[in-house]
Amino acid sequence: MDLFAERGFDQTTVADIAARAGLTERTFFRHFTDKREVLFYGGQLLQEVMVAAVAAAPPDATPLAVVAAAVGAVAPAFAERRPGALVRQGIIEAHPELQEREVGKLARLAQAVADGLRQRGVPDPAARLAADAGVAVFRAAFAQWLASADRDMGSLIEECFDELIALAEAGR
Amino acid sequence: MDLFAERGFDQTTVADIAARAGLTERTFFRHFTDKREVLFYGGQLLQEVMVAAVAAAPPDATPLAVVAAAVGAVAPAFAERRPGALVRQGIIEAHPELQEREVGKLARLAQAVADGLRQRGVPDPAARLAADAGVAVFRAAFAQWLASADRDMGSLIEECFDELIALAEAGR
DNA sequence: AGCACTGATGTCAGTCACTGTCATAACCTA
DNA sequence: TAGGTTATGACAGTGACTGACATCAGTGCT
Repeated sequence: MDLFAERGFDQTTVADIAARAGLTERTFFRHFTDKREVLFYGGQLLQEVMVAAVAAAPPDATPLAVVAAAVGAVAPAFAERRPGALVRQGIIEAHPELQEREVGKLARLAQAVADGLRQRGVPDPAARLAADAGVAVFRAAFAQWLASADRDMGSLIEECFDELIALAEAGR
Repeated sequence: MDLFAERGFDQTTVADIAARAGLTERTFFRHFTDKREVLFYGGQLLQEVMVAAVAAAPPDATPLAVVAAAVGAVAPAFAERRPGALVRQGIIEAHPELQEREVGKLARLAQAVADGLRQRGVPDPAARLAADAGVAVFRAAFAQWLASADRDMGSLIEECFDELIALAEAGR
């Protein structure tokens, strides 16, 4: 992360990273599947929390309510993390390949949530749509959270959910 | 595409592709930024059509209505394309790196649609949410279109939009 | 015809991400 | 202490991708 911030992503070779960490290039690739993966390490935790929340939601809950609970469940993990998240986002936004990885992770997350919904009996395409809607809300809330200082991720998520529902109710 | 279908994506080198095309490897990279890009050639057309539809929508249209019009505008492009789309999807689904590229393209598409909405005066986070919702509908409809023979992309998109609105109205 | 300009291609050398394989050292357990 | 497991190093190799320069066909101008 330090190296990426110092010289930029492509100006940093894996050999550089390994050297800075006092390891071999080969060892780096035993810990990270990818050079990009450095920036997304720990993202799996997000998915696990959300999937668990989907499974733990009350049986009679509406699909969107389940998804809202799942997205809300990850909000606490963002407290106090804004400074680090800002530099990370700065690096990602400067590199399309990194944005690809990011949305790829979110797509896998949506996939997992959709699977969880299907296990609760929600049929397609509703399961897929609800999961994708949840990820959309997460992305919108995350963007707001980065843009505005001192706003709570939890309340931003709630607001974005309300906004989405308002959009839908305005109809087409 | 033939080579990918024959031996698979990673078993096909760029040198193979260039040879089959009667060209040099270097020339390949002058036409495609990437080895993956072969599978996504022409995807920009989708984005152009949708952005144009966003700009062309009536001024008083609701954000979601604008997005629905935009997504609906690309439906005709799918007629008669199912056979090719099926082999393409088969290749993509077998390779996470290709799925990443696919969702990356969709993310850029959503970004462009959101920009179009903002130019129409739709504020954030509504613009972002509506655009992402549109992409979610597209994805769901596309999946159904691939799964079921002889269904029209246009009507699938409409159904998925209705489904999304129903989900939202069921509330949270 | 002769000339300049442009664009597409070839050639070649180079960098770097990533992988397979084997050796080695640290460690844990019976 | 012996034997197995795990983390690391060493090393060679593949293949995607890039930069620099040469070549050549076409096009317009004189």
